[in-house]
Amino acid sequence: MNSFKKIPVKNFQRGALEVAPFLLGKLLVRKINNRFLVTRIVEVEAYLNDDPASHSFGRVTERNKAMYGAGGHFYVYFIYGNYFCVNVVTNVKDHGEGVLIRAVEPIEGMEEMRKNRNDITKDQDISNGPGKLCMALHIDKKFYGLPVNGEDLFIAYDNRTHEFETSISKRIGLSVSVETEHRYFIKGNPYVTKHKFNK
DNA sequence: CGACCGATTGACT
DNA sequence: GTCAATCGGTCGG
Repeated sequence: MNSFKKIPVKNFQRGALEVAPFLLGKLLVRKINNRFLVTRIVEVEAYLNDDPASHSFGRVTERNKAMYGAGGHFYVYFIYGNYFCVNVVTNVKDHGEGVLIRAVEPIEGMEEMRKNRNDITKDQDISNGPGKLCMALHIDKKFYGLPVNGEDLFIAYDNRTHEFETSISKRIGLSVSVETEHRYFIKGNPYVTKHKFNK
């Protein structure tokens, strides 16, 4: 698999609540040393501007300014002194919205991803979490603000046909309590983060 | 410039 | 199940 159909930036310039379920089942691909690490997105969360849980809430800062750029670019942030997480910015410029990619399923290059995860033994631990998948794919701040149809990290359509059922829930790990169900995941997929919210 | 804190993870009981 | 590590971003003084 190396003829990828990258998804144009324009597809992400609509509301985060539309983009989030759209991203499920799409491919997140990382090119390293001319080889491809291919994964399938299985869990995401939408963050809006008027949302107290969103990094874009309040005002534009040095960290969140990518969320206020045009949809179709990556917003990468560093958290808990250890981890990176990656989002897709949504809507047109100045909206301050995005979709966090919370979990992916390895499709190609799984053993290389496992090495990036310190040779962890259980397959699902390679990429069942926003910090874990960034480690597995070597995603860091160098992708901050870059377009989602770029060279070394991009999102593509999956050529194969996959039936799946989408579930929703409240979001995970928030320091503020929010009742809205803005988390979307592929029901039953083993790489979805384990949580009581799962249906 | 100092203090506080987090859209997490991994180690441990 | 619980809990602490860890440090850049953010904000207050």
